[in-house]
Amino acid sequence: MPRPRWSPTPQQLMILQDLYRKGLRNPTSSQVQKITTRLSLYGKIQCKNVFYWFQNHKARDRQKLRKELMMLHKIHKTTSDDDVPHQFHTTPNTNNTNINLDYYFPPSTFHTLYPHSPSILVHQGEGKDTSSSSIQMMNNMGNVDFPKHCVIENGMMRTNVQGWILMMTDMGPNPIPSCSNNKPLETLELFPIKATGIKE
Amino acid sequence: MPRPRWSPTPQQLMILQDLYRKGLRNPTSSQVQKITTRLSLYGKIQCKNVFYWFQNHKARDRQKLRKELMMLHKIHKTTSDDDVPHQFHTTPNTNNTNINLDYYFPPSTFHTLYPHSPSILVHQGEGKDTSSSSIQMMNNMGNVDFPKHCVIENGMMRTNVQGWILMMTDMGPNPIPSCSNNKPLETLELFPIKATGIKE
DNA sequence: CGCCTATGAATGAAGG
DNA sequence: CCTTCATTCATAGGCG
Repeated sequence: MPRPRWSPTPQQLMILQDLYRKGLRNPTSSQVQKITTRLSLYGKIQCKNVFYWFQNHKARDRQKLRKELMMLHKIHKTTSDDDVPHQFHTTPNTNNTNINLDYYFPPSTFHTLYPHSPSILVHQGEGKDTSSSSIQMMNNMGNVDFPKHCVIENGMMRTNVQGWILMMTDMGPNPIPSCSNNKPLETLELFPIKATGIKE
Repeated sequence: MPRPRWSPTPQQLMILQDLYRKGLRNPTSSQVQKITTRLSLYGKIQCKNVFYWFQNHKARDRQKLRKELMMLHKIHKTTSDDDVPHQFHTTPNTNNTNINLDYYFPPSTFHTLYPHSPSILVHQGEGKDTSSSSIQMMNNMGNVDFPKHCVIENGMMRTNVQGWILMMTDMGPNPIPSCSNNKPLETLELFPIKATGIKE
């Protein structure tokens, strides 16, 4: 019966990878259509397959890069596993509950691992501890929350991607209006304003 | 060359299972790291191993339950014996020792187990609601091919993503010059008639 | 040994 | 974009 889910043929994959290698990341819809048309020569395929492929590939590619970058930081910081002091005081917000691994995994003793039931930690709900994880996130943290590589103007943001207008409806605190430089924000991001991300 | 895949040591496995039993399903990145660090005491291990372990364990736990439930339905229906699109030849092992999916957790831990809870998805400086866009009903004409969250209207397509609205204007050459964000590659010819010597 | 199952790893497809 | 789920690929280990 029909394949429940698309799987790229070697030919298709090669083309996709080549496009990606050439720099294509967020294909416009017309680009997606063109690609789809082209790839359909090598097997059944839909636009959404192409769309998702780029999305996933980019995400997982970036994850890899972040991982590597973090490794460098790791070397620089030397064991940042227990650099977070327990912040049990000042915890008014009970929304953000978690299994406290600091507690679950005390620095040295194994005995204390199983003394109680669920080890719960309530910590401040600021930042973006969304209590979720993914392979894309699992190797990094300390990311700043606000948009990257984007320009804001008139309370809206957009890029000049051909055929697409990217508007930001979720305005963050960033008031930066400039839009003339090429990649200024990237350097800023290397130094997060606030050391968030690391929780617990 | 083929790097042998990770296999948990008994110690590691026990800890993982215990965490799972305690309700941990989608560990955050920092949780994954802590776990990894802890487990590394008992053998070589990487973050992704921990991540995949939880993903797989959860998925297969759920999968098993799903099959069982379906079995019950099967008994109840008796008609078409081939309406099941999956591979079900592997159902002998009913050694479901402790698949208590009806975990009961102290109220304070609930959100950890069900990360979809929106209360903990706090973004800094967030104020707008992106879903307020009035264009919802999909007038899906031709391009049913695209992902669902893409809505087409007036010859434009937009897709709602968190905090952003991506509008696609399929209008030939880009008339919008300002705010060059230096993303030239987005506009490259996808399938040039003649081999272009690498641009960009 | 070859088959089979359990499970680590990967990725397509969505949801938010 | 980020996170999660479902499905599939790949392989180590158990069995006849």
